[in-house]
Amino acid sequence: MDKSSHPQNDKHSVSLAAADLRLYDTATHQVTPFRPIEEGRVGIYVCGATVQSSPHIGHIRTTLAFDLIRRWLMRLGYRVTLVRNVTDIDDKILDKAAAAGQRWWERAYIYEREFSKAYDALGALPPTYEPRATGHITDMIDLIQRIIDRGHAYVVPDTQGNPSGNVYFDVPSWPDYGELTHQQTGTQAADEQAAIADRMGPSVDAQASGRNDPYNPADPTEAGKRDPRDFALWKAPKPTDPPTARWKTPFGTGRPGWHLECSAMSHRYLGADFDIHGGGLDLRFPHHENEMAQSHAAGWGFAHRWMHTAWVTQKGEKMSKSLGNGLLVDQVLSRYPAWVVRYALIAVQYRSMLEWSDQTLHEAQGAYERITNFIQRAGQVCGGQPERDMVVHLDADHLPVGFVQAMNDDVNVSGGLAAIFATIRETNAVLDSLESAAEGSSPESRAMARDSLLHVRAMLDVLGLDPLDPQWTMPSGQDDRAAETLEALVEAQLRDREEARRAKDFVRADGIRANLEQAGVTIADTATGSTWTINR
RNA sequence: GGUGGGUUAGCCAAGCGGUUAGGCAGCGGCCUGCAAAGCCGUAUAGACGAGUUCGACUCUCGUACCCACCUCCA
Repeated sequence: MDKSSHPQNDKHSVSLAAADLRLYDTATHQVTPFRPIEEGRVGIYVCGATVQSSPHIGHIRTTLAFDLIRRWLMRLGYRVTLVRNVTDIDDKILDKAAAAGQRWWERAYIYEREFSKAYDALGALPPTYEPRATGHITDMIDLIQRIIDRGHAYVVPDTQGNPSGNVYFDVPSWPDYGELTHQQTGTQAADEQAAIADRMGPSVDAQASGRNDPYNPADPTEAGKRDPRDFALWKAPKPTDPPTARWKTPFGTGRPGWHLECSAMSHRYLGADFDIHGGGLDLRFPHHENEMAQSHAAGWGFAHRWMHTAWVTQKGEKMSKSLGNGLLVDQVLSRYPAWVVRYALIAVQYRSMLEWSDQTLHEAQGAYERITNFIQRAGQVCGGQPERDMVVHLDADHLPVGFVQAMNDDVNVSGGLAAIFATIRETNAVLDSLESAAEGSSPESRAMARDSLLHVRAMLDVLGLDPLDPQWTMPSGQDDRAAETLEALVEAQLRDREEARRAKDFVRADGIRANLEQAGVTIADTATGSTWTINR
């Protein structure tokens, strides 16, 4: 990392709790203490989307998992640099764009925007940098040259003996290959075994696409590979590749290999060594194994820790496009508020499979109501909400211990939520007593409730779920004046109902309540008066 | 076949070698004009077999079943 651009003289302090953070590392299969390379700073590279079609909730789960890790690191006092790339050129984009009559960059940009919209809607903080593969061709060329110079890659010549555009990583030259996943592939024995596995039972994806998958063709350009395990750093164009998808390089004309992109971009923004490399579980092999090999072969330390997120499943099986269409982000968001969807997607630790069903959403909806009821009630009893600034800046050392311990234990969200609900339950009991007690009779209890309210909102904010975060309270397109009008109308109804209740005219009172309910406004009577919320 | 992950009550999901996880749903109370919200109490666990131990859901070994990666994949 370029130290000159990161002056160390700022008085930014890391919390004491940061010393107890433990995270899993895919490479060692262990949860180990986290120590950043550079004191007070953390660099994270997460593999982003290949923007070839619309995002589904599985994509977003991974994004939110790393958003959570990032938010916790920030709460611990770290300055976090999070890089999430966009793969905006690859076989599928080229082929699907051609099939749809689009230019390939047009298609890539359409879906890049869809992903961005989904990330924003679900409250993922924008990455520090969001590089596109096509913007880093020169970095890739430099990296390839570096690997060639070190004797770990080779250019395949064409029939005239000129560079063909195909450059492969020379796996046999790199004895450490396999250090991330220990998978053997491409060897004769492994090929035979894979063939056996194929016969025994193809995967869902394989069933869906069949053996003639146009996006996974048997690649004729692979001639010239010296070893079956060798993988492409740079690819000669296929005859169908448009002229705009070809770049001239010293190794011939072509386009980047997928694995190489991430090695080049992570180095550009995070340097030769960085703290965490993340992505979905399916990227471990071959993508991350290959990244690791080529970056190490380039002489870089590369990622010091690997973290991978598990699947969103339905009935126990990995979500994929072939399973149905109810899982696109847009479709889920048309049925449930974004807060609820975010909750559902982060309520389980990132390494656990997340079973997605109506009950998942139903429970998340229930959590929303319990949490917002508490926040509203506590605010009412305590004479107002804490400033959002206080919520955001309450550091980890001032959060409830159970929450901190859970989050420090490899981001155990379930434990963190348990701590939140425990605080809510305890404080609700205090609120019960405060509401029934005489005014000003329990200053200690009131102070306790006020602290708890702040704690609950701060813990929720770590999860990106403070309901009073402008992210959730100011949905795009909401009209302030319409809201004022609505408030005036509802308040008038409530005054009528209160009058009826005093007169013991419960038929009229309940009628007003029923009408409001039908209009989507739920009434709750408390000791201090009736409150209302809009239920969507 | 290789490499990993998993199996906890009706459902989702944690920690822990002996002492309440938490949530949803259920049951019984309290509160309330009635609701809602909230609080209190409460039942149902640890795939199967063996071993270690005073004691195992938690450690060890084995068995069964499930899932994923090994091909583009979050």
